[in-house]
Amino acid sequence: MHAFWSAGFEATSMADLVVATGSTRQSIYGDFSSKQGLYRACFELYRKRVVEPALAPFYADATGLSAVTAYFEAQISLAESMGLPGPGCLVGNAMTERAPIDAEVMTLVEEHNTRLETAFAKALPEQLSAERKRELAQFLVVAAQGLWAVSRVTSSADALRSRAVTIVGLLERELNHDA
Amino acid sequence: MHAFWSAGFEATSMADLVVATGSTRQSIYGDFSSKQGLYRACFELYRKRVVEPALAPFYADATGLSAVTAYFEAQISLAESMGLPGPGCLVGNAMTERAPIDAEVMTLVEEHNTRLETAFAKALPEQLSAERKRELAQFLVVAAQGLWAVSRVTSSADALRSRAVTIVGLLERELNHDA
DNA sequence: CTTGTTTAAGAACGATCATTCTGATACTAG
DNA sequence: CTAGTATCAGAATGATCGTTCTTAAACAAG
Repeated sequence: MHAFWSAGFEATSMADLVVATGSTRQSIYGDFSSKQGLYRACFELYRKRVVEPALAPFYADATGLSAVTAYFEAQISLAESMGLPGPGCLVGNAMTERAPIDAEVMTLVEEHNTRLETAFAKALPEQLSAERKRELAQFLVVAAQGLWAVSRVTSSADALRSRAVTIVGLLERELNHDA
Repeated sequence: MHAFWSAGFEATSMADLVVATGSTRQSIYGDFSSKQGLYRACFELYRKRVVEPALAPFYADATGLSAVTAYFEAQISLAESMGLPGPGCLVGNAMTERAPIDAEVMTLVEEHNTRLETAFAKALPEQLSAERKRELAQFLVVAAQGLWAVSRVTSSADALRSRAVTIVGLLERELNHDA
């Protein structure tokens, strides 16, 4: 998963994957049928191991914008711990590299984006219209993907944090105005 | 350029490039030395042909936020005319695919992001502090890159337009508050 | 110990890749 | 017309890719 995450699908060879997994070609093909199959399995694993934990707070009660802040901070410090400029988000990378040529990955990415949007929407105040909540949640999805993209060419975690603060700050001002 | 733009570096073969350019292998190697060289030349061409025209309005006098709106609209309708889900932004794609393994591309991407940031800053009101202008311009860079990333898995131009409207709307509210 | 089955390691295969080489054709100069 | 140069399509090259095959070691059951 980490190999695909940092280098992408094309730039990761089966030889790399054998080394990275500590497994054998035979076992990999036995379990996943193909490189594509392994990639998709890694995609699912990423959702379970990285995305879901980051989204869990949104499903707790009455979170508010602090959950959004926490999400950004969690992902940024994860990137920091993996070394910047970093691997970004596996899903974001897939969006650029794999989705256009692998329909199943495209579907997985869409599901991910919907799930992310739903989570973000939960952090927004109840009194907003469903329509407005959707717009703002979609905005956060775009902002998040932009941030992971930028994280691939940024060496300072604080630079990313500053951008995250701006994003949440803009949202906060919007919500204060409505209130 | 279009071949690299839509499919990326790895997934575009020299055979594809010979067809796409209508040239010959010999000429390509003569003029650009390598696939990398051609890619970098395409990167520069993209900046000149696609990015610069989109940024020109920012360098006209007294533009304001309408220049930001125009920028998003120009890029979205370009994506629409090329077919959605589309190729996104060549620079954005490079950020994910090439920059981490080609230092020169990394430099070119950084230059591009700086240039984009500078342009956005020009559209912001003079009375803002330089610091605040920088933050907001950097935010717009992130938002733009996020939008192009999402455009690779989005089939509706209006979905992109709605997100662009939200982005500019948030910025507008911020500026009104400061005023 | 003997069989049969699963695992390990890596050789082999066919395809494709970027890059270079080969001749033949087209063109320019005088 | 002739000689020299540039341009052409495509074959050759060597490397690497994903995938499969071969062979032998490890292990289980009886």
